[in-house]
Amino acid sequence: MPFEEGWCCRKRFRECGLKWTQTRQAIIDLLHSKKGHLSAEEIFIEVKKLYPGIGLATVYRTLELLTELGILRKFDFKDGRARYEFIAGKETVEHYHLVCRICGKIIDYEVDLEKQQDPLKDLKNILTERFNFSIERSDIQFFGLCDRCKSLSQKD
Amino acid sequence: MPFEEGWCCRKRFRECGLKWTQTRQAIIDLLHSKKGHLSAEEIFIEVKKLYPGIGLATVYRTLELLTELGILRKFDFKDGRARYEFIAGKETVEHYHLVCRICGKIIDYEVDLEKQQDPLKDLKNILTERFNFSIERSDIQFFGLCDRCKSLSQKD
DNA sequence: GTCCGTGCAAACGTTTTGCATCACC
DNA sequence: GGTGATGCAAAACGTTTGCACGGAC
Repeated sequence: MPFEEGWCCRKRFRECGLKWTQTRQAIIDLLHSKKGHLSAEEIFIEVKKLYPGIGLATVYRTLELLTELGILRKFDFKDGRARYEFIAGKETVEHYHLVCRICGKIIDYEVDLEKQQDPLKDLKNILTERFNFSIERSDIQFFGLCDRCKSLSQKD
Repeated sequence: MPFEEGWCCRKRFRECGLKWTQTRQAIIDLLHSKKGHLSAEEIFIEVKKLYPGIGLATVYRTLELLTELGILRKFDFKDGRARYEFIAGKETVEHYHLVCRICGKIIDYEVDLEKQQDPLKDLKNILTERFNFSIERSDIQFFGLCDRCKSLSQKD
């Protein structure tokens, strides 16, 4: 069993009038088990190992579909390609990224707004009141130097 | 005089061994006066009115150069094209964007960290300590509904 | 059997690059 | 005059789309 198959949405698909297919499940399984930030190409290569016939277009179409369904989320780390993460069941979780500008390493930091206090509460309140803008989603990245690259650069 | 010509970096260019050219100055002037979030294509069209001979490649090369020099900053609002803003002289200013998911309107909110308190201070401290990560730059966008689109959608 | 999903290839839009020419220094 | 900047065209890149076939229901 190549991927952990813990997360099934066959029922959900049926309810939406969508067909459950092996490629769709394979993409979900991959992202659910990897918990990484994979690009379409990386997903394509990985799923191809199981289903050699799969096409890149199917991967893109599936990723778009799953993003619309709220199962995945699309991120942009400014390297010219979109990245996808499994987010279903984490609707109350806000997700920040630390991106190292040297090695590209991505560190995740999650805050569950149901359990923890929202670190951006004050800022969001200011923005909501000032502009009468309803914030639905935050997209927050911090760029800088990771632990390792910082100590390496200090040696020079 | 089509663009406000208040910001000159001829000297700065010389110091870096770069040549000062009319197209470069025109792009700087445009972004300095417009204060918007212009794409390369939009900049190209605008500068073409003054210098009809300019090529799109030059615009891209100039934008990259000015971004490296810290005169401009490149933003991504997820519409498939990069946008540029003039930021020179605003090194202590943090800049948040509110992007309306319906009309695409972009609202700017600036915080001068020298004069005002950093709204993200606590979060940044947590991240810095926890991961020993040096934050150099924040990239913060909020997506949602602007005032106008909110009231329009409530009528339906 | 009926659709929806798929693979393939071609198209797309933005951005980058190669190269000969041009203009700043 | 030398070197970096430019314009043009072509290429590159990630992504999307058209179309005929195949598989889920």
